Amino acid sequence: MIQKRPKYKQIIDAAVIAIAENGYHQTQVSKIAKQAGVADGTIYLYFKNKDDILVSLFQEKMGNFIEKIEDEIKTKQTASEKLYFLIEKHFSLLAEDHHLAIVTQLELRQSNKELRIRINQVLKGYFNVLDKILTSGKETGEFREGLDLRLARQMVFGTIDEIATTWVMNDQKYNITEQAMKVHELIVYGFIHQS
Amino acid sequence: MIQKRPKYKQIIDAAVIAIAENGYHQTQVSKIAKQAGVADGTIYLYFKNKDDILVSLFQEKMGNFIEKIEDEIKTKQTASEKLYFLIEKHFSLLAEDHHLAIVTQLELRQSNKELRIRINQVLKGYFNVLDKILTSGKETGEFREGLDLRLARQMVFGTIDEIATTWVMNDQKYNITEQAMKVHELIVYGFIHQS
Amino acid sequence: MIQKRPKYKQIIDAAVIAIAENGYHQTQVSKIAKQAGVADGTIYLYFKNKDDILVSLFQEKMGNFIEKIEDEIKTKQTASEKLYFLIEKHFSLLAEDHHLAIVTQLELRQSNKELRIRINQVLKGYFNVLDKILTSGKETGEFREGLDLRLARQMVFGTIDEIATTWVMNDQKYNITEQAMKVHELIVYGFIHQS
Amino acid sequence: MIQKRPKYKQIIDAAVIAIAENGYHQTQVSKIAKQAGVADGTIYLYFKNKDDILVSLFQEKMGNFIEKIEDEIKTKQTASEKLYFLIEKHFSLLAEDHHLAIVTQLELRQSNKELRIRINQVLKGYFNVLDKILTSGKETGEFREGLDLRLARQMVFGTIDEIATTWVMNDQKYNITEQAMKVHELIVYGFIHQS
DNA sequence: CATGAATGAGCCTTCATTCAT
DNA sequence: CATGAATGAAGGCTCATTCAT
Repeated sequence: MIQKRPKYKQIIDAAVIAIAENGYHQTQVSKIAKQAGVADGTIYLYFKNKDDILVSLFQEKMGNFIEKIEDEIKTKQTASEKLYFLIEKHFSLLAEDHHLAIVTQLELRQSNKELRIRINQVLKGYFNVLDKILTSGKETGEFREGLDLRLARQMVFGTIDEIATTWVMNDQKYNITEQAMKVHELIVYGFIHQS
Repeated sequence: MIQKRPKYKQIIDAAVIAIAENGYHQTQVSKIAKQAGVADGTIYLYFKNKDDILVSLFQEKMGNFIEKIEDEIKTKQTASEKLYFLIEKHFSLLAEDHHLAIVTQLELRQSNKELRIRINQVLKGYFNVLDKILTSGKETGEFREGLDLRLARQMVFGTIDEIATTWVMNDQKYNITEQAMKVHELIVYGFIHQS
Repeated sequence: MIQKRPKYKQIIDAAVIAIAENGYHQTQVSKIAKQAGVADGTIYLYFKNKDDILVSLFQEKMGNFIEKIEDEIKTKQTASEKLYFLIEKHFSLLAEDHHLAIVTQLELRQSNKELRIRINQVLKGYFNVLDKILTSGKETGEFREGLDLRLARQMVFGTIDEIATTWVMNDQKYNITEQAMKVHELIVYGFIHQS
Repeated sequence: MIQKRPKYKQIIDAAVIAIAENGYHQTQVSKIAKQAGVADGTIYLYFKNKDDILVSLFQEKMGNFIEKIEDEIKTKQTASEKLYFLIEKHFSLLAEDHHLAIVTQLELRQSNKELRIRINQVLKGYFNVLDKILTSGKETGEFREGLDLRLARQMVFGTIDEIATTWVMNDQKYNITEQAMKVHELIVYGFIHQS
């Protein structure tokens, strides 16, 4: 099959590398173009502006991830298993793409309010998956009835995100995927339960 | 008593307001100067550069907060109480200063790697407080023995931070301080325990 | 034939005029751009920075002059004739370009050490021509054997330069080219010889 | 005797050092003040502005030199002797004050037109001395009758100046005072005469 | 006379974006 | 579709100078 919009992906991938290696504000559009092997102007045939590259990149990578997760998660039985699976896959995604991890955890944050709104649009898909897991957990009785959906969702995402960011800031020195089990345990059982 | 470094605090406070209202990158140094009622050049008598204002602001505000917390927390008996106190005070801090909340949760993130390292220096104080609480909880048996200090700390901070950020992005429409109890419960008991 | 690097020369010529009329420090880059009929940013496609314009200008104008002189001087027989030719042409160069004279004799001096080193690189070509003339004069016996090459070269250049500078500072009121004969005589015969 | 205007000289001397070591444009007024051990504002009690320091410095140092020369030169008999004495003393002045040499030969040139006019005022004294020597030489028959006073004066000054500048730019590596004899010879006898 | 904190005018340079080819 | 030369807006920072003490 012929690649759809080959230059689009080419530019996205170039942007991930360039931004990860130089930082968003230090990455000129011309640098991305060079890395992608296209002319500066070509970028603007595929993206509205520089910010759009950053968002599109996130949409592409994180969107794909969410879709995949949503599919695969159906094979898991319990809400707890689903949650573990999500955590593990999220960490794996970052661990497998060194550059993406930097862009996602550090560079993406350097965006203005407008950008962050579009980024949150993408995250909505992630939050939906989480909500489904939590709701199903409540329905089956795995999770307690009174569990506040919004707070729980924010706890899960906030925890995963913070752990990932710290890991990236420590130059990804340790194996983050290995921690999925303990993180899952911490979220589900809190500080008290003896596991 | 004569105010210590009145211009310094004057500029910090002006910066909080200006940056909260316009965004960091949209806030020219001259705008901060105007808001502070000083000349542009005066800024540079107290701060190395524009970025330094942002970090100093955080050092000043968050540093003070951490010191105060550290003191007050000693009056609390159990680790659980201490943790609740921290969460409640953190939310209160943001709820009480509309502008600071925006700067802390949104604008501060738009900083490059170097800045973030200095910000993390400040957060170390926060993390130390958290570690002390967690350790004391483990010692008294309130928290389980196997609790991973680092992960637990990251969970607490990640959760608080994410909840605060979402609240700010929703224009601080609801009362965040009220949620302290439920957040505390969620962290300590996880998804399962019936409280 | 298509002009080679038309914008480059365009900017150089604009810079000569603008700097001559306003002085180097009073000539903003935007002023040069306007004079050249290009955008400010275009300057930086051809020059590293403002200082680079000044040096490049000198390289271009003086470099061309030296090359031309080197060629034409070969047609002259004696060292004395060659020397006269050089002096006369040097004065002519300045007399024919009012603006260039100002820039060369006055504005170019307002440069820092780094710049002056690059300027001296260009002058090396000039000094080489001088050295060749002096050496040939010594070989043919026109000039005395004991003549110190370095000092003689510095005397010739220093004399020409000082006379040119004074002429420029006096608003180029008199005809400098006419003086070539007497200057040549002074240099070759000194204060004593009756010519 | 109580020093007259001790701070004035203090600042002048500080300026010579600071400017020699950092370059004129890199020497902030505050740097001169610090070097002089006075407050920034004090500078302006003695000098109109920054440029005025540079000119005053030159007036002080070169003015003194010219006065001294004018006196001492009277003891010399012939015009040639007088000229030699001048050259030798000029070189000595620079050789004896490393910093002054840099300021005089390099930094002083980085001045705008207005400054240079005031500098030339000081040099008029120098030129007068030269003119007297040359005129007397012509009267006694030492120098040829047709000698153009203005050109001869410019040749002497241009030669000395160029030799001094080159010496400074070469980091004053060799002994310049030693060259006085050969320079004198070159000026008086030109390229031809066998000395 | 002396201080030094405060002033504020001024400009080089970058770089996202455009558009003629 | 693709190019890349040209554009031009925009602002952080310096530092000579002032003046209240």
